[in-house]
Amino acid sequence: MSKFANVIVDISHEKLDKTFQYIIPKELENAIEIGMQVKIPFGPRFITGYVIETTDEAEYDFTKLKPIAGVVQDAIGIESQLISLASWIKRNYGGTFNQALKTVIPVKQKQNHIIKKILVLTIDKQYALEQLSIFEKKHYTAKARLLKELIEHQQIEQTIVTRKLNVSTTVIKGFVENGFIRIDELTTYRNPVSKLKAKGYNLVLNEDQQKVVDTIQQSIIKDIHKTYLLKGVTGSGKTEVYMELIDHIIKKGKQAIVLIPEIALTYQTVMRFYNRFNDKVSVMNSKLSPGERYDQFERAKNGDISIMIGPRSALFTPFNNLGIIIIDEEHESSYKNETIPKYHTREVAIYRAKKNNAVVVLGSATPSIESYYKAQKGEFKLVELNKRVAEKPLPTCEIIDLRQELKVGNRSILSYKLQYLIEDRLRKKQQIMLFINRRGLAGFVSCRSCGEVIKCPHCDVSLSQHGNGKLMCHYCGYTIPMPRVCPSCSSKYIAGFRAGTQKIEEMVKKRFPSARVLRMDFDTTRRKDSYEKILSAFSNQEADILIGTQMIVKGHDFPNVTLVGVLAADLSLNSSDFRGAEKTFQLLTQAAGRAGRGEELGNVIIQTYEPDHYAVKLASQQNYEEFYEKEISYRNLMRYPPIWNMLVVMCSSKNEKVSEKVSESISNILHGKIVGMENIQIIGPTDASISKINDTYRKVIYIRAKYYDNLIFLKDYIEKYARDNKEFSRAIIQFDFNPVSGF
DNA sequence: AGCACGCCGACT
DNA sequence: GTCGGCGTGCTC
Repeated sequence: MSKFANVIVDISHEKLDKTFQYIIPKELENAIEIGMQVKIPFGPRFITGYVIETTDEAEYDFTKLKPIAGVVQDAIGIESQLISLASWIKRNYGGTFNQALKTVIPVKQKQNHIIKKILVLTIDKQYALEQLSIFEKKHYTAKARLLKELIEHQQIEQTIVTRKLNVSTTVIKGFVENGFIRIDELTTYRNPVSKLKAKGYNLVLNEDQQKVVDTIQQSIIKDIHKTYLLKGVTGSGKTEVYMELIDHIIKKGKQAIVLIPEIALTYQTVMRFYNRFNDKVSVMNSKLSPGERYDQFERAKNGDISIMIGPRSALFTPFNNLGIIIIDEEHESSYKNETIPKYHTREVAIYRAKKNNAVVVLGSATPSIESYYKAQKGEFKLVELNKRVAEKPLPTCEIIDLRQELKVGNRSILSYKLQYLIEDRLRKKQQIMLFINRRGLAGFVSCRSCGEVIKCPHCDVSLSQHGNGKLMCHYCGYTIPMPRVCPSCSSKYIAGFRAGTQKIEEMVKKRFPSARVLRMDFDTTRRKDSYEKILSAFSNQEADILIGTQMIVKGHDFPNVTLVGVLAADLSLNSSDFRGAEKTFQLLTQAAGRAGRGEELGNVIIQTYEPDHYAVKLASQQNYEEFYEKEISYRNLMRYPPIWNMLVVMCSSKNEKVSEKVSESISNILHGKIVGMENIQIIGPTDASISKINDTYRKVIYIRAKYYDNLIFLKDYIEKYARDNKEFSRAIIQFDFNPVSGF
């Protein structure tokens, strides 16, 4: 039993955004748990706070510590649940407590924007003027300032009073006591989907779907926590299954969270849920203002809604009787948080569900290797939907060897076969999607004379060519006009190398002048709603060809698309990323799934320099199981996740020497620490794959271990060491467990 | 956030 | 001197 408790004070103010330590009295020793609400002495008074951590050592001057006064009994509320979730996140993924708390309760710091305190004058003008003259006579300057303003405006926001008028709360309190003013609190709620009109629905599940529902139903009926992996080919009707399960959950008086990658969170998707569940549904996305987000969470807490749909962060919706968490497209890398704490949504969801006896359903056509591995081991239960709804056949898929194309003299980015098929589809008035992998295709600029590549002065990456003749850094936004001559050798033979989406658009337009072409990438979707606009334009057949990156292959149905071309399939294969093959396989499978969603049969062309790579080959055959077998044996051989676990320790500093020194000493400390430990391995330090971003130098150390707990142990040790040793304070140390990208 | 402390101008 | 407004800083 721990002796001390770290408590966060239950007041929403930035100044109090830290923990205070208290002694746990003997009689409460067994009662104190993380997340629990407690009564504590705070200065001269008593307030309530939340226990976020318990320790055995005092981290503060022991003589100044006070004991916890008592626990607030009925407080197993949602706040407590979320705080203990934050605690778990901190433990498993590193970072500070505040960082963990902020990811779980994004509400706290923004609260004052929503609850507006308004001071209203409650005495008549005559009396007010009398008082004003008294204050002025007595030189009560602050009181006079405030009263004068109130006479003029009748009511003023408290923040304006304290900031602009420079009147402290002491004065305001005095006014309230004298009965001069009243404080009104203003709260506003908005529902982002309320504008939509529900159309109703009619739905009959097919046999396969019903079977899946029945299986998962068993856990729902018994209220037992279990994780299901729903593997369903594209177009097999996973969403209908989700909705049926949610329906059961709601009928039990419980709530549901549906997680969807931001990129697939479109109007159509939301509408499907809205049609069925009406205003029980709410949606979150990154476009909501912090205030609107807060509103949505408030509504969830009050029981106004029962279903929350959204990306990653919707997982923390404060439902207090959560029954199911659905993670659609569970293999998506966006489920990994890219800022500290670098948690994985899937893992946190499973933990939260376990605490609530809730069911988790992971859905994907191409499950992550992690999840499928767990399903194989029996940790998850695998359920499958193998047939496309209405029994539509899968498209035929052909691999084109680009080396062969070059041999027969085709220097175009489009193979002869693809060109032929495009012509054919244009003639038939059917639509075409051309997909390129952005990675490595950003279109950097180099000199053909001396080979110089134009790089960002702040980051260790090359600049990319953008529209209107500019070069831009994708990491820090640094932009320069396209130089006319090589900055190194002054040669004028300087040009963009390889093709980005823009370049391909130009080439396609040149080759097929009559075709109407739409392009979708980072540039064209920057404006709000433009993403939906482009997709709906294409879906209304206002264009024949859609060219784009990743984003065009994620979950959109275009029935008239009968040809999908993948222009360079292997670009994500040759990165340092151990997940390269997995990502390639997933992307190709998804892209292929876009063809032939309507009446007509579809064709898929995959162009590649590595036609024999198993990821490319098996994706073209839509053979997930064999891909999994190959991939898992590779991971096993290399001791990569999910067989072993991996921790990346990144050490960064504006000063290159500091990052080198600190990473060296961390490595040394680690080596000392693992003596006698088995199944563990330390690699590095080395440069991160991007060794400099925004003038910050980045070094990494990789630790591979069979057991996750060993990695947590090492993380805790480094964190503690960094706190206790000044030499480390000049560098930033962060952790990434089982990374998904960019290390 | 809310409370005590202490500074400084105004007055018995 | 002392009374009281008003800003400041601290709370384990």
